[in-house]
Amino acid sequence: MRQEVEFSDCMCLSIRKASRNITQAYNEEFQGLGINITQFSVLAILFGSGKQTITKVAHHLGAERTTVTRAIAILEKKKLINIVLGCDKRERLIAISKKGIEILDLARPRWKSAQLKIEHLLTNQIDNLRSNLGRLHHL
Amino acid sequence: MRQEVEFSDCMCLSIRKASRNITQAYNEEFQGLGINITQFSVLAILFGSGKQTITKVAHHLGAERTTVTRAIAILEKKKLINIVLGCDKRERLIAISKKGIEILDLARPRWKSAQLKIEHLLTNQIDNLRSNLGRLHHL
DNA sequence: TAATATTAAGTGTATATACACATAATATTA
DNA sequence: TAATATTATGTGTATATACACTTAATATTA
Repeated sequence: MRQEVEFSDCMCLSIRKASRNITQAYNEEFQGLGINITQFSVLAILFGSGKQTITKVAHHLGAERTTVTRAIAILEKKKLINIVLGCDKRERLIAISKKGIEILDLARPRWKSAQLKIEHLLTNQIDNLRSNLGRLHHL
Repeated sequence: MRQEVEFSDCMCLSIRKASRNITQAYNEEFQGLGINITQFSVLAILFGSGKQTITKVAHHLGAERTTVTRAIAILEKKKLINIVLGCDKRERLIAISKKGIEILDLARPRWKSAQLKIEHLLTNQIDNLRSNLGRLHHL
């Protein structure tokens, strides 16, 4: 009998499904707030690490630069960030705006709530999971 | 001192990053094949579970129906599936085509290779991880 | 049977993601 | 300094994702 491929165990399928589910869980907490978890992530990084280039934000997020470029455009439209040219004229320096900080303040408890839900669901396994997800950066 | 929010531990950020990394790892294995891991998933389900509606494919994948609708359109353009109307005229029944089966055969070892890479990276933890990702369906 | 509810699916829109390519500014080197 | 390489960014395109809304077909019920 030939070797069967166990497609049902596909790690890619599993993690993408989980990623969609988790993203939706966070976004449900963010209902009516005017931002989603993606936008929250960017604002949180700008708040925590200060004014910086798009490339650096992308590094912080572990995301593709051009993905962040599009996210930044959305945040700019919402007036949640300020953008200024750097001394190096190639750079655009992104900073969280006053309005951005206000929304971030409103969003934090919602983020915390979503985070706790996930952690409760993964009781006792959360550190292992984090560690496992962390290892995947080396791919 | 006030309670700090540990944004760096955001599970949503972690899993989405991991999801992107894993997806890219699979897609690298699929280089030059003409399909990506998403398309492979759909073909594998059609091959394994036979002709079925878009809604059922979506359930199998744990994905949003309209997401699958767009994926089906891509597979149709590539002639990797056949679509026929059901007796119930609302339904469109999707089946993998001859060409689809051929590509699926070529893709399987590549999928397996990517799968093994991930599993090696997660040695001893793979079952825990799977179990954890599985729990997230309840969100 | 006629009215109503449910179901299967598509479309519009917004955002997320990736990659190829282009451009301008800066840095390096011959 | 002039030529070349590198860097920061944007844009085009394709696909992935989610949600609201629409339509057509079928099922249910009054």
